[in-house]
Amino acid sequence: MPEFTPDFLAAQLRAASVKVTRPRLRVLACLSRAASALTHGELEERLAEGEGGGLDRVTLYRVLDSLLECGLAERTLDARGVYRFLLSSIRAAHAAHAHFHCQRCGGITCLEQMVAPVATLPTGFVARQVEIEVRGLCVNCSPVGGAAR
Amino acid sequence: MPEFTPDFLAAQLRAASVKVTRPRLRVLACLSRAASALTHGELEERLAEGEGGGLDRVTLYRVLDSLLECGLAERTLDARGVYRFLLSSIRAAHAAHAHFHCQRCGGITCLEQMVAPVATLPTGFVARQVEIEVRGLCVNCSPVGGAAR
DNA sequence: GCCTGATTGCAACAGGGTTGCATTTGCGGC
DNA sequence: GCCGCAAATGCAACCCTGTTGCAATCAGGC
Repeated sequence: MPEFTPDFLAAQLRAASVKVTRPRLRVLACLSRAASALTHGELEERLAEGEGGGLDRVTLYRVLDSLLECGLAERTLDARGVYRFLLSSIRAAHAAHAHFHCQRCGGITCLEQMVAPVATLPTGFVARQVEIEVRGLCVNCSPVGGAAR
Repeated sequence: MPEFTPDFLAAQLRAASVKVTRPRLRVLACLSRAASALTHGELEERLAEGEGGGLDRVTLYRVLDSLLECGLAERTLDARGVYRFLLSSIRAAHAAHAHFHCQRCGGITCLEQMVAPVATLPTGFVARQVEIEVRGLCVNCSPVGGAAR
């Protein structure tokens, strides 16, 4: 896990040939502090609370676009069809294994022991990610597991 | 594969304790003819072309809701975050293998040869579905594959 | 310190999906 | 076959997520 000092973040931006701007630093810092992938809305909220005040909606989208484009961040869809953003360095640690999506509470659990198989694709197709999603009920929500209802 | 005559479809609705209405029959028929999961927009188009004329946008959403609720249909998210609807009976045939989600056009392609592994879960967890999603660009959207741009 | 292209902020828009409400319709009971 | 009522339909209006156009501002190479 790298150090997420402002200087480190600025260096990351420079290394990615992207201009170092205050909004980008703030978004990076926010993402680096997040425990999990955040939606645009969640980021907007957190930025509004932090010092420096709110960030324009559209600017936030474009900052995120630039982070995606330079490879520092990635996005996935959550169960509602909303994009969630996270740092590539964090995501990398989750790429190899499967995830359990609880259909009741929406929680996500890592299944480290379930590893993604190699994709076998028809010619012309290009794979970027392979994701195994197991859906069902987690410990807390299954009648077997514990606190049902 | 069951017979998709109007009578059969009506019987399915009755069996699911749902009123038999013209919109529901038309939507069911359309879904039963579809080769793959359709978006709301695609369904709307097809219904507008068929005899009986267009169906109200909202009505279509509510018809789909009722089909979801009674278990006749299911929905999944495509790579763009748009819902795609399909008959449960058809979906069952796709449960075992992986699917390719094109990140550009949202299209879904079956990867029959990629089979879902058995889920190994922590105790207390209950699995209902295991889904392997390969994301990337399909033949039509990848620069390698064909009609790029 | 200056210049220029990239970035920001604002306004307006687009698509997918939902809600409220009046009207119509399926269908069980008579 | 007719009646009544809950369920379903259609229309209008709305919300949320994400995008586009454009003028003003700023980063950073010179």
